[in-house]
Amino acid sequence: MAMVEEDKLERIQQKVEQMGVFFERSGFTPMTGRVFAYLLISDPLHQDFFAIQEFLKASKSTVSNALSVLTTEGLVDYITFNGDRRRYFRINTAGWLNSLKTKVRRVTVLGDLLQEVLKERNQESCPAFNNELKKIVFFQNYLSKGIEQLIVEWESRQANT
Amino acid sequence: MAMVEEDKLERIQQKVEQMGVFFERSGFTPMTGRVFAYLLISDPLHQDFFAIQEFLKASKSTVSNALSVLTTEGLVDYITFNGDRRRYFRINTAGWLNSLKTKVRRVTVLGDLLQEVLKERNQESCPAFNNELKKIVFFQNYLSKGIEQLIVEWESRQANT
DNA sequence: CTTTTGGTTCTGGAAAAACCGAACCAAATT
DNA sequence: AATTTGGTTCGGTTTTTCCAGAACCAAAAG
Repeated sequence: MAMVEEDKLERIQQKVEQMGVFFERSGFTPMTGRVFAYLLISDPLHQDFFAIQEFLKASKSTVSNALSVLTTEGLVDYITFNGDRRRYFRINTAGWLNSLKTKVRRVTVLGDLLQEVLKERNQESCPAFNNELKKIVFFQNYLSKGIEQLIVEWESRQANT
Repeated sequence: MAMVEEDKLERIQQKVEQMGVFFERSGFTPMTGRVFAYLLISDPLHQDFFAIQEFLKASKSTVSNALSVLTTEGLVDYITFNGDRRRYFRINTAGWLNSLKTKVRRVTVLGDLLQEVLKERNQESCPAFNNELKKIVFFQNYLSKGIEQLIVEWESRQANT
């Protein structure tokens, strides 16, 4: 019955908005976030340019740009079909996983910066704070090593299944 | 010799800028990022309002706002001295650690959203992708549980030293 | 070789974010 | 009680971000 289908569309739209703001908060533009969210929930999951544009009611240029950043980040790729010129864009789960990993590894960057700060700071002038700082650096290192280890374990577990 | 001191100032300024963009990229405004960076490297590490303003060459309002977001986020607090009306702002290492933890825990939010997506998706129509999605949800959960565990261990290790 | 299709790139404008200066305020000082 | 000090809050300006529309382009179709 049509009623149910409309409900579903509405639910999906809401979810796309909701997930959209999540991705927005992690660094994408609103539209890029929504495109990613839509590809995540759309059925089938490969959607052509026009379908995306239609669903999000956005301009061609905006959709094009969104797709281009998503593909260059490796989060999205596309497939094609024989005798059909269109590209069908879809989530690239492997690439997404990769980007998650590198994002998590960003923890180490801060650690490196703080190391440099410690090198710069006058060691004698304020030992108490320097120790606090060292503690944080240590925590950073501890975390990043631990996370790295988690990832390694997960990958090896994936490998033999 | 003055030469050396000037070099040092310049190095510190550079470092503040550099760390500033790091903090900016993790959600703060440029100035807020720089204030945090400056408090991290300044010596002594408690600095009054005017010193911060002077170093960053920013307006009072901007510095005030930056300090207010940093303090409400718990990253910065201030101390006072007898017979001195000024507040001396400084990094709150404990609070910073806390905010790092909650940030790391944000990983789970995405997991929850994806769970909902999975619930919404037609299970029959594309099992292969749904499995990929499940894999990512699983990875998320795996990571967040693992990180949580790392933090717990770290805390217990801190407790008995 | 002209037209259509499936996009991409290049403006320009609207909206939002970041910052500044001035007005303001409470507590301390004169 | 008037002034100074140490900030905070308010309004406006600049800068940046985001998006739309049009021009553009290459490949395919007619």
